[in-house]
Amino acid sequence: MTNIKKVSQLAGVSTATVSRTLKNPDLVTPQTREKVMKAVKQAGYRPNWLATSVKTGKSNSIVVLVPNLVNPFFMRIIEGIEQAAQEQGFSVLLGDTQGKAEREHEYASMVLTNRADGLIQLDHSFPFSENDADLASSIPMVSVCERISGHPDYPFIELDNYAAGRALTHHLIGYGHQRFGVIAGQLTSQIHHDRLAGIKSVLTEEGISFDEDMLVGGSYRIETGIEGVQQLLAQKQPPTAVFCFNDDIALGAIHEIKRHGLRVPQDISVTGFDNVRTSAYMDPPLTTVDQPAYDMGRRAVEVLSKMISREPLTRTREILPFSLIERHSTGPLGKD
Amino acid sequence: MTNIKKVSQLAGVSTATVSRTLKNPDLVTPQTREKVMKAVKQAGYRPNWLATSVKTGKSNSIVVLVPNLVNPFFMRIIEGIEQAAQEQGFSVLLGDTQGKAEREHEYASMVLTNRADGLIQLDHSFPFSENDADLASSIPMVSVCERISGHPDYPFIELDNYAAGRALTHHLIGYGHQRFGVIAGQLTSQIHHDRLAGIKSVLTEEGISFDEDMLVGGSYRIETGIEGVQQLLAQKQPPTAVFCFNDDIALGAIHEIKRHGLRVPQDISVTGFDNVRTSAYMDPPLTTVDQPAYDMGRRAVEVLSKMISREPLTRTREILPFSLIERHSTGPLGKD
DNA sequence: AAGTTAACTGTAATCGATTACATTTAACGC
DNA sequence: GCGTTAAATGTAATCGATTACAGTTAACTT
Repeated sequence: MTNIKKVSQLAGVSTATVSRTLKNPDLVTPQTREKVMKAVKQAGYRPNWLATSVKTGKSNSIVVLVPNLVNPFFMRIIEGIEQAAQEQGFSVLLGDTQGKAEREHEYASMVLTNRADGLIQLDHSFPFSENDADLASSIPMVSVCERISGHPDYPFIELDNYAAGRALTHHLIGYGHQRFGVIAGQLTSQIHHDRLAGIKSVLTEEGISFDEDMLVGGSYRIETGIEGVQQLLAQKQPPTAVFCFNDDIALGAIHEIKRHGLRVPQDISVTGFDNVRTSAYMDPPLTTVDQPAYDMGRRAVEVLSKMISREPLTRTREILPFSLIERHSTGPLGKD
Repeated sequence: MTNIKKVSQLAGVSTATVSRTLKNPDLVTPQTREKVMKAVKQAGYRPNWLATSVKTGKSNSIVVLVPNLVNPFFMRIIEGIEQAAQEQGFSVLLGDTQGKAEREHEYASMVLTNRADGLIQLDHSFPFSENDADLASSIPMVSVCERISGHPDYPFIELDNYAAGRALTHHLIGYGHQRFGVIAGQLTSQIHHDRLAGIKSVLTEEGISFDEDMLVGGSYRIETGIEGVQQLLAQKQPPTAVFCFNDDIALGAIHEIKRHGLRVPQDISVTGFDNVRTSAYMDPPLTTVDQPAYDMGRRAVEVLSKMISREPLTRTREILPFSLIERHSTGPLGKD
């Protein structure tokens, strides 16, 4: 269509001058600048981004691998990513992996084909496969909310899940609870281990035992909360307080507890994780751990951006602070 | 790094042969094919996507303009878009507009600079500005869930909002309701007009009057539901049934109604719109209109894909069917 | 006024592919 | 065995920019 050549002819200058006028106006005299700009306007010229990119070797795009788009927590992170990326001149390619390694792999290879300059991983199942183990070190990538065990050089942004587990436990013990249940998401993930370890550490300190039967779950879905409660209530000694490892699980759990004719928190206390925007409007409003999702996204882009431009990183791992949001899904037992 | 030239040297053939082997294997003999593939593997060669794109003039990307990422309904649409795009070989660029015209404009211009081949609009504030009025016709774009008034040639995928409004109204009238309130989202949008017109048409048919004071709202947020209920309850004759124009508003509305010590649905019935995944687990479970969000996303890509490849469209406007999901946030008045 | 230098602009190579066209090789018919 | 045709491969132009290098012009020095 309208390419730089056409504009250069219209302005009566060389293509080099047009390019300079647009990218580095100081290099041309005001007169030619004006001439060129007039031609640009007249032709409705816009530089072809593909051509620029192929020449510079930078696509100025980053790809985000996310297991599930319909999760407000992830989306909040992505808002942060999007905003920061925009500010730094990157565009964001969406990679909905649906938790499938094959798709992760496909999206990750975008970096190898110059379609993207770097990658942000919100999923946790990297390395994608055995023979890609070297990928992690060769392409710019950052993991958010999940560090990758066995990949020591791989930067990540995450929460202090261990401390959050401890805080939640202290909170519930403060209400006098002694029997705890856990409904977890992905059991193989690092955050799961950290949170559970945090919980157990406090229980040990307080001399409270934790039966492994009290740990159920398997995915971060509402249905997991429902099934989890069913399993926990089927125990001989059901828990009086249940840790849910995200707010969706908590929503399902509370729903199912109420369906059993029990009350939250008078019969069972429930905690969530993430503090999604609906959690304050649940019935009862959910006690949960707030993660600074938006900032996590922003930080990830900042780190990734540095990796892409090969600037040295001051630190490759960042643990962000959480805050415990105490609402009304937790409380002392039995108190009407 | 490893470009096609290096591979061609390694294999002892020309770059043309390498290109053909990868793109059109039938054009080379099995022997050379083997030679080339071996060199490709050995060099770890992957074609530079930017170079391919600049040559073919196709970026194989589409950009999606979405006003708000933390909205499960939009995200469900985007899941459909992502899935269909992937199948058709497109990648999805995320354009979080935050409802700002300036950002919409910026993202839309990606199509003009060959960064994307087409655009899917989930927002409704197109045309972006006066002098871009011609944009709509010159670049491939599709609107989902909102048709653009005054742009007759602009394809869209949407719901039969008018009929949905009617269905909801019949449902509530069936429970004996006579005084209705509406908490709407964006008041200037076309879907708002359609839904409202549907509601009013039934009311007129049934001889029920609708006071414009009963229409409140302004945005698709939980807080709108809260404020909306406050305004409606402040009326001399508060409504006994409230239409909320999305599920988030309904969540806020129910929360606020309960906070006033009133019960849903015994004192006030509430309906939502969209059927987001949490709506079944609200307390009470929400009566709402299911939109086939995933399919809407898929259809949008199919239409856009045809526009991009300049195939003729069989029809430019598509009205998808809804279904009324009757749950427990609606019911007869007073019945305990 | 001639020489030196700086500022500006143009020419052409380049990025990494694809592909029209030219050339070589093989296959086949008679 | 030679001509015709088809198949395979190579050469080089091309996509639309950017930029090293060269060339031109202007400005300044003495």
